[in-house]
Amino acid sequence: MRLLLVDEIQVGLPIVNDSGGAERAERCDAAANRARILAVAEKLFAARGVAEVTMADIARAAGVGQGTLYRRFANKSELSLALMDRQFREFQDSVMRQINWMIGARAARLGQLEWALESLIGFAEKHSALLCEAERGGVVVPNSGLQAPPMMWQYMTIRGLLQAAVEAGEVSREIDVPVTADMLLAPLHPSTFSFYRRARGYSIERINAGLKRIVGRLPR
Amino acid sequence: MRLLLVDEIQVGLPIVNDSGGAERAERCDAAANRARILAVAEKLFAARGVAEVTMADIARAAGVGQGTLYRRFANKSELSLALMDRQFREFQDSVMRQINWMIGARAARLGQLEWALESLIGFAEKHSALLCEAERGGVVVPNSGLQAPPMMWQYMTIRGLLQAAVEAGEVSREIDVPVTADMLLAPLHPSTFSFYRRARGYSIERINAGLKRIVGRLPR
DNA sequence: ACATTAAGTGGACATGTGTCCGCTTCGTGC
DNA sequence: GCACGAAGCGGACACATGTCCACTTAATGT
Repeated sequence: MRLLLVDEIQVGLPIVNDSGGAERAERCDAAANRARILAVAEKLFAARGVAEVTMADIARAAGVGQGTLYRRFANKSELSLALMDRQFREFQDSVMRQINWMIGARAARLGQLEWALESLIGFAEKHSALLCEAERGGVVVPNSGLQAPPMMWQYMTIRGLLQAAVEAGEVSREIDVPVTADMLLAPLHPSTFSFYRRARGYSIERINAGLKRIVGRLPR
Repeated sequence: MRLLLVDEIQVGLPIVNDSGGAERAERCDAAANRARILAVAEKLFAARGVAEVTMADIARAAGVGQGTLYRRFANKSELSLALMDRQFREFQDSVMRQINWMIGARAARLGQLEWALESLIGFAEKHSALLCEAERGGVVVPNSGLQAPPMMWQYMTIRGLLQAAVEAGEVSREIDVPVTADMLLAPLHPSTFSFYRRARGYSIERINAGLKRIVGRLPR
């Protein structure tokens, strides 16, 4: 997670968890195991679907004990998050770059917000299975997934853009920025989004248009 | 679930599951067990919190086998739903009555919609623990809770009011009514709402004001 | 090289959900 | 009253998550 300060907008998240430096490096056999686990998990998920693969399956297929598996990834949610990590970073980068470009082009703040939401929809669609698992959190601490870095980054980004729109005078100052940002993002929570797609049968386009309309109506 | 047709608005849900009449009535020992289970569950939930009570606990405390418990309620989600049943019906009634009254008083459709959302927020707050459990669905079929009657009723109600607002000319015909209704309701999904209250620390009033602002901006 | 030690390992175990199935009991028709 | 069949019963069982802990091993200092 990076902190990006462009113009007066603050988007993304400050670095915090990045080991104060006092921690010993991961042992190399451990690193090898981690890599093997991730590779095996990816294969199994692809072959049988995220929901149909158990932690025990993964441990067995990776040739490690369950204790080892759980030492690396506290639960399937964390493992899913780790599997998405690279792609999510690339996604983050591309969003940031695009926003920067739009700022340079003096695009309207609300236009940037709309574009960002559309991108998030794309990401939610592409990774819905893993994101659903990640959102769930562990069985012991359910629904902790909304606190995970990717979700928080999404929130900080949308909130930052909305705040910028307010400061640019495109949206009334009376608006409750944090709350509104959460509400714009609520339909994109993995399980909710998945419900729209599967149970309701909404197309990506309909979802995007619906959200866009709400955003488009925010200005006074 | 009732079907209520007032004016040209259709709110609520048609009766469908109500046993075509061919089914044999529940045996009275079974009915007694069901009642005992519900009473015991209510007591345990109140004493230790919904999340801290297991199905095995309930079976033991009710003096029945687990098989019996699961025969009555397929999972904790269903049990939670059953516990709310009475209160939810009363809530439904009061909402319907109020809407009827507002229609009589020729209140604006959007005003009715705002009022309904505020009521739903109140209900979500009061029963958040049970609703979260209900939303989750079983472990085997996760997130099936949004398909449960109470959630569906909420959706049909909000959608009906929004549709009425469109037909009354208060909101543009271009709007995608089903999608927008879902999006207005997304922040009230039990787990999302609970996240706002606990993790974000939003007050009821802020949530209500935020939603209200979005609804208030829908008109052309 | 070798001792030291924190990190790593793996499988047994504890707990929770949900299913299965042989036995029991209620309600009905005679 | 009685027999009979379906509904009900309950506990053993299958399977998943996540913890624990006695043993092993890789890295570091001398």
